[in-house]
Amino acid sequence: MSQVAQEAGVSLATASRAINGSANRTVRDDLRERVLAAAERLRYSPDANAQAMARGRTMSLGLIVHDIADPYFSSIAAGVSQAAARADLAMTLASTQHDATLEPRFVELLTRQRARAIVVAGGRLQDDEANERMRRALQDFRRSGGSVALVGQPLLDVDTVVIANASGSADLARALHGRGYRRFAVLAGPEVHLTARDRNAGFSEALAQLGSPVDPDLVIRSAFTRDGGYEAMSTLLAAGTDVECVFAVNDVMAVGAIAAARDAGVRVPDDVAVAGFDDIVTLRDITPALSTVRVPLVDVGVMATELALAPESVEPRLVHVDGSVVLRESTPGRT
Amino acid sequence: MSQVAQEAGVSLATASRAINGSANRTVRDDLRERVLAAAERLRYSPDANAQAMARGRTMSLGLIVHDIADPYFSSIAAGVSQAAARADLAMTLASTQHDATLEPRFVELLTRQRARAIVVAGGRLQDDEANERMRRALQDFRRSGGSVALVGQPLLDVDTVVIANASGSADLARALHGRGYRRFAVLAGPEVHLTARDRNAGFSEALAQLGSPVDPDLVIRSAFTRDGGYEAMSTLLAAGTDVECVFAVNDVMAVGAIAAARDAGVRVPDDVAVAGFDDIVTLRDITPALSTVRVPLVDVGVMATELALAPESVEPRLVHVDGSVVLRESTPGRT
DNA sequence: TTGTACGCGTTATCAG
DNA sequence: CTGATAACGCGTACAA
Repeated sequence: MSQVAQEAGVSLATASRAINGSANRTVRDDLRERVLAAAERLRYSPDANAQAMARGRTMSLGLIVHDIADPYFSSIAAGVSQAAARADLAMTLASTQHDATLEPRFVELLTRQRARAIVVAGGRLQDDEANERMRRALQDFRRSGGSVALVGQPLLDVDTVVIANASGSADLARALHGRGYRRFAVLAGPEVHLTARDRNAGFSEALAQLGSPVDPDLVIRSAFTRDGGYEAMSTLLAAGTDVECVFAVNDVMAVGAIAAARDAGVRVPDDVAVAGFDDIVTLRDITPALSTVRVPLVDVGVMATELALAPESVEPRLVHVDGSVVLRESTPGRT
Repeated sequence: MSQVAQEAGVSLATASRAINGSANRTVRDDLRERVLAAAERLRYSPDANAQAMARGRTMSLGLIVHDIADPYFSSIAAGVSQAAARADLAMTLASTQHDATLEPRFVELLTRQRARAIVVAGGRLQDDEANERMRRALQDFRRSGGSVALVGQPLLDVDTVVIANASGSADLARALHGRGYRRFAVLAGPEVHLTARDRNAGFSEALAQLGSPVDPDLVIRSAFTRDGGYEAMSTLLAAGTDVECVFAVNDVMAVGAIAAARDAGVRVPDDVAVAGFDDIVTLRDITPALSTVRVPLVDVGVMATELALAPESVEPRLVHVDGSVVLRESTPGRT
């Protein structure tokens, strides 16, 4: 930049003000033009790191997800990316590949980068030690001047977008009950996974209230993934129990479950109905069309980003996002 | 950091060397321990921006994609993320939302950030002006010390991972021909989209060589998206032509096409067969299972990253990645 | 092995 | 409105 100043015949200060503006200083038009022309000629590119240091704040935002290849997270990432761009922030993306110990590590990384804000997506686990480590890492980040928003369970004392997992699956349960289903099974995901747990609990409790409690033997645990769904469904079918409707705690698992049914020669929905959760866009065209609970994931990403970027508040804020039941062919009405 | 030095009773230089190592300087063990303890006590966190400035290089890598919510790109992003993490680099993700004018903008952003390297994913368009702008932006970035790798067509004078689109779809054409199909239609995507064009061309040329040329009227143009596939298939079906097999130039379009067929009361594959390209993981469980050309997208992301990070070469390097035909139920053998 | 002092590129303060 | 100069936090020649 000193070269630019020299080329334009002005001081560094003036060049700086001409190029990157300044609070209430202004530059005479002819000088500004000269500087800009010189910058263009020299292909000058301001150094964001130096600006960050001088200004004391960066223009970047961090996003931490479990797995960016998972459509759930990539949808949220799309929302975050969009909102970040609108706020003129670059997005640093960290994907933990489901390794929870990496989460606080990434928070530390973003702390070193002096990111403006961090958005953490992905449900918490029931692991007090891990949560505590994460809480501390986030607190250190905030102490260093950054702000934070979470998508998931409001456990870490920060602003959180809370998806109504329990009430969404309760709504789904009632809708399915309304279609005449009585004997349910649940592909419940991992015991320690709080999102999975909330969805399972909401579903089961609603059914219990309706007088059709889920047989505990028909609550199958497995991974929160497509393969987990496949495996759990296989287990269920192998047991040979007579089930009318299977609820998988997310769409990806539901898809795995449908695949398992097909491979076992069991027809969906004729022999067994299947429902999921999330309404993943990429999966809207599967056959049979999947009944599910729609969660506006892109909006969730946007909201989380806006929450993180909003002026600090003393009390952690909570934003609740409801899901809406979408019934499709995978759970036809029983006649 | 000066506080840490003071707390430990050493100079700034010693503190720096103790904390972040140094080329061939070493620090006495007891001093190092004192410094590290002081750093811990004061919750010291090195400022990556300041380090970047002092060292003259950052620890971050940029990735530019068209749409992070698209499984094609999120798979590549997963690979890039993984390779970047292995190289101890943070990943800055930019999603253009299909706005080509944003691409060079993001390159400029990453230039300002002084990113080590940039990976650009997403096929080029036939738009000389846009390509030229992008080429210039990338050259400026390289002149500023960064390296670049592209996924797509080798048009921008930089290292490129080239996906064998033409030969992959030619292989697919031959395989489908071998299964007895003769009357084909192609959902060809946008005319200016080079990836779409290569796939269409490879497919059509192979068929022509086999003596079953595709009727030009049955090459339908539409967007490179699910909705584009739906629309093109609807058009095709409305025309009422008798087609045995439809090739959509990507899986997402193929899924749209299958949906359109279903909505039109046309059965897949009984009435018409459908094939795609990419073998998107999330779509492996759709019904009927989709015949396609498998592209190892995660690996492509890894390779592009490694290419970008490899020592500079004068000549742009090209890495070719082949796809492999996967025939499934959507294109059964004709008896 | 340790400490001193300068430079990295920019903004902000303060004096002209 | 403009210019000189001191920060910002760190790495590293150079000197001790």
